[in-house]
Amino acid sequence: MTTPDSPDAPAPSDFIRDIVAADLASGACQRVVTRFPPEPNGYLHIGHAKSICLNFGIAKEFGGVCHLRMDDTNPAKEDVEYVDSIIADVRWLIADWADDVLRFKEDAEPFYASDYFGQLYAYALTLIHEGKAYVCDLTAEQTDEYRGAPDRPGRPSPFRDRSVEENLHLFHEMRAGAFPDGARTLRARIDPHHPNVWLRDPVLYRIRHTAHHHTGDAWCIYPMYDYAHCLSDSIERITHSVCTLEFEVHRPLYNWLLESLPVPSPRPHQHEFARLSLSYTLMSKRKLLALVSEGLVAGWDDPRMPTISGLRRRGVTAAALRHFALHIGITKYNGLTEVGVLEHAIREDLNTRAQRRLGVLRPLKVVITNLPDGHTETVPAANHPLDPALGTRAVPFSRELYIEQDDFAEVPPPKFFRLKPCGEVRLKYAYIIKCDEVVKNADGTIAELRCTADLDSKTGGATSSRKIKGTIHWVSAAHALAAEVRLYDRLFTEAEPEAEGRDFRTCLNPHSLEVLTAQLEPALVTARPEERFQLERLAYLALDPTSTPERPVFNRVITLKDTWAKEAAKS
RNA sequence: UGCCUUAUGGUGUAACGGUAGCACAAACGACUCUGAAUCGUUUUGUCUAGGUUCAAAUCCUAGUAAGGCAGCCA
Repeated sequence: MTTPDSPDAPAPSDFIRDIVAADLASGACQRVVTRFPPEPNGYLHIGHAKSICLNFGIAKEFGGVCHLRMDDTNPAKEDVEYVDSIIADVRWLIADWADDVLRFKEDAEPFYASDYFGQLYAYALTLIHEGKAYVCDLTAEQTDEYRGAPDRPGRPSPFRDRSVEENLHLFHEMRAGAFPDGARTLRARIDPHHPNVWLRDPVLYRIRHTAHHHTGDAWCIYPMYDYAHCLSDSIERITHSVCTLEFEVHRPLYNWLLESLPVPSPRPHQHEFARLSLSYTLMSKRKLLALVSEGLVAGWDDPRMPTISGLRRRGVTAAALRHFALHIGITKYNGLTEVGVLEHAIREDLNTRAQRRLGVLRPLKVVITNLPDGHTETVPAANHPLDPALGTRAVPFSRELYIEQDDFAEVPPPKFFRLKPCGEVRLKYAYIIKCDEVVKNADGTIAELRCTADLDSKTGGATSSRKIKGTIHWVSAAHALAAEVRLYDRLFTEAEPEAEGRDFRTCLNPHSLEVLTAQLEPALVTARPEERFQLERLAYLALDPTSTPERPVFNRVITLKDTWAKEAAKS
């Protein structure tokens, strides 16, 4: 690897970092503590990566820490499988960048909101004592009905004025398992008529006789997000609780709870930013789950998925993802980021990181007729044009070669400067060849090209400096390593797969995966999983985890930019 | 006829009352043993209408448009 991880550049300022800086300057907080609080009900995706980079980045830049916390208050949806994948993804993303500010509990476990159930229960008792919460017997449907709608005021629950004693008694009974699921709830007593629906006596606890992945059978009542989240933040002494825009209308509730309870001071504050939307990409956990469960992709880590595990398997590095996250900025504007920005970040990272190799995706046989049968030699090839210190390797060259089908045209289009009948082209690191004859099969397809080489034109040779417009890649047929290469492309054909009420299933890209057997230079046999390679003139490759020495499998991370394809498309 | 939020080139962002800048994309050119990379040049922008001010993308008012909010999900 050439220039390894250049240190991640400092993030440009944004409105949240401005708030943090101001709070530190004013003494509103001494040391910044942020948190990344995923619910373990799915795999993390690139939108989460934005949030991770923000929260860990703030902690790092301001000398604080960031907690990884499972926001696990709904046992019906959560699972340890997700907990494990989340931990792995976060560790991978921040490795060698912010692992020094990642805070776990003492036992190297993440924080869990469910660890606070006891304390949350005690806080609920306090609320009841102060007349700020009550047990409500309304069914879910009735609760909806009483709550009204955004443009329609609510009505008070008939149970809103129960005595403190009765509420205490009923809440104890709820906790003891005296009632079936859904029979009762604990609700905050705020204002049934409030213009913000989240303040119309929101539900704090519901009854669920369901085992929890982390607390087992200890509880049959579970706190709601709004109740658990602000108090978990407080318990962990979070200073800045950063979340996405849809929680904006919940902030008054977040504040109400913290101001209604005897929590330590200073208390945490919530700040919201716009979630990431990427063109040609679906981002919601539900939709990603649908892709997986309907078999539209091969799994959560399918290299076409925008999940962190999918991007990792595809061959995208953590540094590239971080660089992307840094570049897109943090605002309150709900925009659509072009996927090209991600692709640029990936190429920029791989360009410095990946050693160069030769390989042919769609082989076309070439015979060098002025070389004797069985002729074999090796030519030196640079491992990295940007870093000569990486040296060269010996690439076998022989009389029979493969070149790329796209690099020959019997009837060349305008501005085509690759190989054509009677035309010359340079074989990278080797000779200049001239195409003398096109041999065809019975069906008219091209069987092979017969060419002559200018034997003095090798690097350093007498005619090596001849100006030849085209240079193409090649591989020696006898020495080539046959390997499976998986060509990935965008999953959708529409920039906004769900625009105008469209079902995303109707715009799946049928060519999002193409598997072919490529002929690669033999040096690629020793490829290791953490390595990345550039197939010169084609693409960046990474070894797939399913690869074996007997059956090498490479994933195309991304193509090189292809100006010629654009030019060719014009005509 | 509710509440909250947002609006700067094609896209994403910066400018904190004083020169509208950056990145991606696009176009053109140089260089090139990768039609890559690199380098250079260029195109395109403050939602609308009023107001305050010597001066407004920025402050005020009104409008328009977009997003979010009516789970015992998070």
